[in-house]
Parts: sequence; structure tokens; C-alpha cells
Amino acid sequence: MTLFYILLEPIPAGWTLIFEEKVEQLIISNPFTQMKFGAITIKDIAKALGVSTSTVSRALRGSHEINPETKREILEYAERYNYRPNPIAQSLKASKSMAIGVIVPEIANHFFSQAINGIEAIAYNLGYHVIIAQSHESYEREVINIDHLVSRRVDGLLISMSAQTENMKHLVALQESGIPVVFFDRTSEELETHKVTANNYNGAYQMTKHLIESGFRRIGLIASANFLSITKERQDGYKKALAEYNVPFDEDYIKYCEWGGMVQAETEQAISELMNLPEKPRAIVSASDRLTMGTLAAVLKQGFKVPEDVAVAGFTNLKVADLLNPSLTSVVQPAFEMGQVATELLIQLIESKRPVTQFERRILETKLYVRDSSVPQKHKE
Amino acid sequence: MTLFYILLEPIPAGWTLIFEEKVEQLIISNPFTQMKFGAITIKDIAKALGVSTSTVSRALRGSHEINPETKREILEYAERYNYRPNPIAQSLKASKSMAIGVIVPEIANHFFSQAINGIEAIAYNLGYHVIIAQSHESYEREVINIDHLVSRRVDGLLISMSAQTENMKHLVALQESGIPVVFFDRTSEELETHKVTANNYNGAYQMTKHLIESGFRRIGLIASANFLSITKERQDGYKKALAEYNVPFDEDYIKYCEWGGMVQAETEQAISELMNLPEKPRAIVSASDRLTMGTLAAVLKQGFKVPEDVAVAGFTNLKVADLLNPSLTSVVQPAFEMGQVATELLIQLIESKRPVTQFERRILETKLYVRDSSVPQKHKE
DNA sequence: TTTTTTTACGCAATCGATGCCGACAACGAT
DNA sequence: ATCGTTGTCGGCATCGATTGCGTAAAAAAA
Repeated sequence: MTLFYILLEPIPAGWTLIFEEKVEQLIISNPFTQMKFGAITIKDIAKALGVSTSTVSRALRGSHEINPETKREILEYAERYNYRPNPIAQSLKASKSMAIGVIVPEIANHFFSQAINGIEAIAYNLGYHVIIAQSHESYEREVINIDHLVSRRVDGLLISMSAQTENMKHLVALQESGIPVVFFDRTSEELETHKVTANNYNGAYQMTKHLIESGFRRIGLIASANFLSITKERQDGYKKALAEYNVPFDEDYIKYCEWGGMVQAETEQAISELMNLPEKPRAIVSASDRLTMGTLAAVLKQGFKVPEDVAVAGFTNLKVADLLNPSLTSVVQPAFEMGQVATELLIQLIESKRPVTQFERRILETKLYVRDSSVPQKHKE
Repeated sequence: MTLFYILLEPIPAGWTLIFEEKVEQLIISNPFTQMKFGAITIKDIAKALGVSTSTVSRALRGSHEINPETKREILEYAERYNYRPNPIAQSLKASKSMAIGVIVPEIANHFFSQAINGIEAIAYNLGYHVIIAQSHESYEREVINIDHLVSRRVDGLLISMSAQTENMKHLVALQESGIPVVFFDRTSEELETHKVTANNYNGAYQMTKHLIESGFRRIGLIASANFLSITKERQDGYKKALAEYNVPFDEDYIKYCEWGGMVQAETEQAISELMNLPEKPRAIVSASDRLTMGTLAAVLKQGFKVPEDVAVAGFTNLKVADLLNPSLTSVVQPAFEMGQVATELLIQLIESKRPVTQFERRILETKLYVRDSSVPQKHKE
């Protein structure tokens, strides 16, 4: 008896090849391997119908220079065998990946996950897919991520910078190499491009104004790294409100957290410093989503009652703000819409035939929700 | 005077082409277009060093059959010009996309965003990128997403099914077509593959047991669609605890929410039905992350005091559970680890040379945090 | 010196889709 | 009857990287 072997791996040691034959097509009925034959290509269609691949390609994309009869046949066949063009081959040919990269500090933050929802909604509609990367507020990781996305040949990039990103060289280089970049949330003036933000200035202004009008005058501000655009804008809104009501501004009432809330110890330290000032603040405004919950937690942990000892208000997109103890006065950003707008602008840049020199700055309105955490005790109930 | 035009688009109507010439290379010094020249290929290296592309390719991947001297030159050149292999071309050649698809109900849910963190951590390390899609608890969207990911040629899929997915045909077909699938969180018995879940049974058991031991006997359960694996498992844990303490089980005390918390009206309706029972429950267990906050909100909204009128406890991965009013007794799942394990298993499947027939079921432990929402009033303070 | 082996590298095909040319037939126009 | 048109379609190169096969030259063995 003679056994025939079909080897899927190099010939095992000790075996000798004495006979070899090539076959055109191998039909395997092994139940384990009736797979990976789903992917039908343009070539298969061409062979099956006795036409060239060019004809198939043209028929599929509805070229007018194909006999309607031939076209019908091809379309029918493609339909029947569920043909899908291989996007990888298309990408190679067209040197477009149909992918956009998104870099955010972290997904597990409602502001960003909502923004990503908006990004995906638009991107998927326009045939792009979205690759998400997280910087975890680290400059290094951000650079690594960008490098990775570039080597993946993304067609464009949406970014909200890490709290440790002071230097924009990596982004400038990116843009110069022809990959469009759009900022959202956290932006920088060092790069000329589209920028999409919430109205941070007004959000902070409204929140501070509300606190002042509620009777608080000594108001602390806890913010992310001070070179971040959001920090600057929100701080300006805060100062504007103070000025408007003739509340003296005191530098000591502002604390910056370089880790932007990623490291709770840092937040607690900041709160502790604030609350140990000779004239401790009667209210605290948190100027960053990630810091807000940390601030509330730290204040409570350090034994202060909210709002009796100190009122708290802050930016947050968490839906449970009104279920907190106490329910939290907050400014909500239109995260979903910001993601949508940024993506529209980015894809516009990607698909623009001519270099774009006019860039937009889109500012979307925030919304203030007043709740118990900022209502002075005497007014309560 | 004669003008020469270099056209980037078809000849405008009214123009006639009278002269045409091809050039080898066009150097454009237009400041707008000094871009897209960053992408250096293997061919460029070959041309520059006067060797063939094969040699370059082999040198770059460290083949031994290349002269060390040549290899050094190539490596140096590649380094200097920051050469990166084009992953799209590699994908085409190898028919692997180095991408895995992830389908979750929604990103803006801490359980899933933490799981995605775990997924990314592993995937990036192993050179895969992650494409995320959301079903929004809709079966239709889930099917569309899968279709999209398949046409994108992902190498494998991680999925936590939507609350409306009763039918597994789409996943069976997927697996049969050779794309490995790994379940996490929500699984199904209709598919033989790796499955990664939290210990839902034990989590619900512990939580229910805790409530019983705290003195509650009439305990309601609010859950996702009843065909979901997590619903079944958690319900079983709940029943086990009841049985263990001889608390009679009453079918009326269980409410299923088909939208799994996506539609708050549904949740409120369920709570309302529970609380209108002749013998209304004294405690409610929420058996799904997304439902937990909705349950608490609904209970409070309907005017009940927690825990005085009714105690509440539930699954949730939200970090603010202890800042809620009242702080919420909860079961936390090891979401990050679940994502990691699922991804490891998936990539193992993808890279396995032989068909895998032994599948694992990994069950990771949950953790119960007892807080105020489940502590009977008399014991408080 | 001749033969064999080894070293080092090039050629060309391949992955799937696309698009520029050019071929060829049928047709009407001159 | 010859020529230009129009309609259809195939050949071939291309995108970038990889790899089996072949081979010239150098080294080793005979």
C-alpha cells in the first residue's frame, strides 16, 4: 500500500521526498478545514464567466463601457457569491487606508467615549474606520501612538492631546508629511488646522458666575496642566466672572494637576493645599472632566461637607451627576457633537483635492446644570 | 508666449490638448505640496543602494543569506530615512490584516471601556490593531457591524452580544468562514469557542446573600433580556442565595428589560411594576451594569428612599459608586482583565496553525463592595 | 585543475483591484 | 470600398512587500 501525504509544513526530519506533484486546485473535505474559502475575488468571477479581470472591475463599478448584458451577468454572479472588494488591495492601489486615527487621553472617560461615538457615527457613514489609541495623559505614549498610527498609514488623525504634551513637534512633522490633523477638545496654537472645542470659556464663566451669585466669593479652581488650551480657556472664564463681580483674584486659589486627574494622590494633594490656605475657599470649581470626581471624592474624604463647608462644581459628562451625594452642579460638553464635527472636518481635509489653507475653529456651547453641591446651605429645603 | 500646464484633473471643457509629454520624475517646489514624500519604500532603498528589492527585503528581516556588509548598509539607510514597511502591502501579501474587530453594546459604559483597555493593551503589544464597533443593543446593528468588519478582513472577532441577539446564525457563519470568534461577558452555547466571563453566578449570589443577611427577604431582580447568558447566570446566583436561606422564590419579583437599560423609560416601567406589587420588594438587585444607575435613578424618582424604603444593589463598574446618594452596594467585574484574557485567547486562535478543537471557558472573579444603599436604616450610623 | 559546495543576490510571480492603452469588430460616412 | 467611429473588452503594469527558484562568483573539496 502506498500512502500519499499532503504536507502543510516542511518535511519532517527523517522523511525523504521521493515523489512530488503539483495540482491546480485542491479540494479538501476535511471538516476542520472547510474554511477560508469564503473570500471570492475579482479573479474568480473573471474565470467563472470567461472575461478579464478588467471587465469585471469595470462592471462592478458601473462603467458605461461594458455591455449591459455582460454587466448584468457579472453583477448577478457577484451578488450570488457575495463578492466584496478587498479593501486592503484597494488601499494599496489607491494609497488610502480609509482609516482615521483617534488619540485621546483615555476611553474610560465619558466625555471621550461620547466623543468617540460621534466620531464613529460620521466615519462609518463615510466608509472610514476608526482606530483608537490612548495616551493615558502621557506625552511619550502619545508619540508612540502617533508613530504607530502613521506606520498604519491612517489617512488622518483626530487628537485631544495628553496633559503632558507641551511640545508639538511630533504633530507638526505629521502635518508636514501630509497627514491631516484635526484637534478636538484640547488644541494648540502651534498648529494651523481645524479645531473643535466646547465653549470652555463660557462654561467656566457661567459656573463661576453661578457660584458668585449664590453667595460664594472665595472660589478655588482646580485644573489640568496649565499649558493645556482647556485650562487656559476655563481659567479665563473663571477670571472673567470674578472680575465682573469685583471679586479679587488670588493666584493661590488655583491649583494645576499635571496628571489631569489620572493620579488621585495628586488631586488630593491639590485639594489639601487649597483647604489649608489661611482663608480657605468656600467653593471649588473643577476645570476638567477627569478631575471633577476626584475633587468631590477628595473633599469628602478630607472630612468637609458639601456644600456646607465647601461647594463644588465642575465639568463632567457623567450622567450620574444628579445621583451623587450631593448631586453635582456641572457643566456638560456636547461631546458627541464635537466628535461629529471634528470628523466631518477631518474627512473634508482628507478628501480635499487642493491644499486647504483656511482653517475653522468651531466652538460648541456647553450647558450648566445647577444642583445641590453649589446651593448654600441656608437656601436648601 | 506659450504656457505649459500640468493638469491634476481632467482637461477642462473648451480646452484642447495639443501637446503632451511624460516625465520620469516631477519635482514640485510648491510650498503647499512638499508633502506625502515621507513614505519611503523598499524600492527606494533598493534603487539608492543599487541592489534588488529582494535583497532589501531579506536584509530588513534579517535573513542569514545576505552579506553582513550589505545588510549593514541597508539597515543604516532604512534607519536614516525612517523606513517603515507598508502594513497594507504586507497584509495583502500575507492575507492577514493584523486587525481584530471588537463588538460591544456601547463604549460609553465603564465596563466595556475598561474591557477595551485590556483588549488594546494586549493587541498593541502583539502588533494587532483594534477596530471597535457598537451594537447599541440592537441585533440589526450587530449584524451590520460584523458584515463591515468581515469586509474589512479582520483576522478575528471579540464580541459581547447585544441584548437583542437571540439568533447566532451570523456568528456561526462567521466562524465557519474561518474567522475566529471569542466571546466575552455575554456568551452563547450555540457557538463552540473560547468564552471569557466574570463569575456572574457568584457575583449575584454574594450580593443577594448579603441582602438576605442584612435582613431583607423580599428581593426584586431587574435584569437584561432573559436569553442573555449574563441574565441567566446572575439569576441563578440570585435563586441560589434565596434557596440557601429558604426565602421563597417569586416569579413576579423578576423583571427583564429587553433594551438592557438603553431606554430609561423601560427601566422605569419595570421598577414601577415591581414597586406596585401587593407585597412590594424591600430590596432590588440589578443584574446588569447598564441597568444599575437607571434603577437607582428610577427608584429615587418614584419617590422611594434608599435604603429606608427599598435597598438597592447592582453590578456596576462605575468608580463613583461610593459617591452616590446613597453610596451604592455593587459588584465590580474585572473588566480590564477580561479584555486581556479574551484577546490573548483570540490571538492564540488566529495564530494557531492547526484547527483548535479544545475551547476554554475562563471565569474571572467579581468583587462585592458593600455600601449604604443596602444597609438597613436601623444599623446606619 | 576540475568538480562540488557555498555564498550572495537577482528575477519574476504573487496578493486583489484598478486603469491606461490598444485591439478588434461592427457600423455609418464619404 | 476605404476610413474614421463607437462599443466592448483584454493585456499589462502598478501599488509594496515577500519568496521560490535560479545562477554567477567565490570558496572549498576532490
